[in-house]
Amino acid sequence: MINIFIIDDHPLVAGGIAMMLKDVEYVNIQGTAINGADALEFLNNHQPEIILLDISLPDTDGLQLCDSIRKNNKYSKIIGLTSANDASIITQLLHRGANGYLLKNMERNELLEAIDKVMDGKIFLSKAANEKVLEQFSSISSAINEMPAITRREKEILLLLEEGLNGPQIAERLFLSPYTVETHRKNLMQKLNVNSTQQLLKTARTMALV
Amino acid sequence: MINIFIIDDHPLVAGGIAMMLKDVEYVNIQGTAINGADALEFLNNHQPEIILLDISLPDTDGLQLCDSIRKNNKYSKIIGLTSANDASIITQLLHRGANGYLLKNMERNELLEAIDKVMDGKIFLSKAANEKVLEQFSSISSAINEMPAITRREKEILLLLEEGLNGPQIAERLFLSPYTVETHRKNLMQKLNVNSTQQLLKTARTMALV
DNA sequence: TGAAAATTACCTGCTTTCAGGTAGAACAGT
DNA sequence: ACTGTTCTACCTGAAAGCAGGTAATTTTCA
Repeated sequence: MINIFIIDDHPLVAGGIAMMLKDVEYVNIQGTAINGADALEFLNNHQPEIILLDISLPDTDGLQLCDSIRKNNKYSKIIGLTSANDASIITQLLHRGANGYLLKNMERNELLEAIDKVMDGKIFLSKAANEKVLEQFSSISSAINEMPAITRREKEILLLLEEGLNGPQIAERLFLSPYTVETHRKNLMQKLNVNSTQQLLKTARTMALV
Repeated sequence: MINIFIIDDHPLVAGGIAMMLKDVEYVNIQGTAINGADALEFLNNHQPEIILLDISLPDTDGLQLCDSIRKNNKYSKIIGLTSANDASIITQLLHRGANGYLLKNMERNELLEAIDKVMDGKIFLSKAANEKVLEQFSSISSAINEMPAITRREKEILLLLEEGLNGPQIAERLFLSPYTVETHRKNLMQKLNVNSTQQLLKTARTMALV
C-alpha cells in the first residue's frame, strides 16, 4: 500500500487528487495539510511513501518546506505541485531533494505514472516541465556563439582547475613549471574577463567550456 | 528543404536513415562521410541544416569532432548518434554544442520528431536517453542522505563563495571581520572534508548544497 | 618560408588562502 | 538554569594566488 500525504491550501486540489485515486486500490490518502506547520506536525508522526507538495503555500514557500521535510525525512518521495511551469523552480526543487514535479492541471494518467516512477526511485517531471528543463541546455548551447577562443593547453588547464586541482598540482600533473601554469591561468582570466579562479570557473561553466 | 549530412562509418546506418527518410519530401540527404576528416572537408563547402554524427568513429572520437564542427559552424544542428546510451556521453555532447541525441535503433517516428525539434531550436533526446539524463538528478537527490549539517551562516557564506566572492569581499558584504569569514570557511572545508575553496564548491555542488 | 599564435618560463611585490590553533558571546533546546 | 551549538574574532607561519610585466622557443597555417 502506498500512503500519500497532500500539502495544499486549496481543498479542491486535495479533493481532485483524492477523486483521481479513489479507484486505485494500492494507494491510500493518508492525510492532508493546508500549511507548512501542519504538514511538519503530521510528518513527525507519519511516514508516507509519497508527499505531494504545493509550492505556493500561504505561510511558507514550498522550496523551504521541501528543505525542512528532507532534513528529517529521507524516506518519503516528494512530488512538487504547482500551476506555474517555471524551469528555475523545477530545478531548484530537484536540487532540494524532490523526486518529481507535477502541474496541477495534470491528468489522472500522469499522476499515476508519477507515482509509479518515484516509487521506482526515478525522477518524474510533467511532460511540459520536462521540455522546460531540456530547454536550459538549449540556452547553454546558444551561448557558445560568443565564447572566446581558448587554446588546447588552456582548456586542459581549465579542466584540471575544475577538477579542484591548484596551480602547483597542475604543474606536476602536466610536467610544467608552476610559472607556466600561472601564465595560462592568467591568460584565461584575461580572456574571460575575470579576476579570480573562482570566477573563471563560474564563467566557464555558464559558457559550457567545461 | 532540410538538408541532412550523415557522419557514420557503417554504411548500413546511413542507408537505414536514407530509407527512413526517402518518403519525406521536405528532407534531402545532402551527403555522407565515413570519418572525421572527410566530414570536415565536406562541411567546408556545405551548410547542411542537420548533421547526424556517430559518436564512435574510427579515426577520431565524436566528441572532439563535434567540437571541431561547432568551431567553424554555428548554423547546423548536430544530432549525436550511437548505440550506447550513456548519460555521461550525452551530457558531454550537449555541452559541446550538440542539439540532440538519438540511438541507432531508433524508430522512424523518433527520427522525424528529432528533426522537427532541433529545427525548431529545441533539444531532442531519445526517450531512453532522456530518462538517463533525468536519473542524474536522481543520483544527486540520493546523495543528500549523507549531507553533513551546514549552519545558516555557513550556507550563506557558501553561496557567496559560489557567486565568486573571496573572503574579504564576503566580510564586507556581511559586515563581518575577515577572520570570521575565514573561520566559517574553514569549518565548511572540514565538514565536507576538502582542503581548498575550489573543492569545497565542487563538493557542495554535487551535494546540491548550493 | 614567414608571420602569427601558442607554449613555455621567469621575475617582483602584494594579497589571499590554508592549517593549526584559542576563546568569548549569543542562542537554542531540554 | 544548564548544555551544546553557533557565531564571532583573533593569532602565526607557510603556501598559493593575483597583477604587472618580459622573453625565448615551438607550432600552426596561410
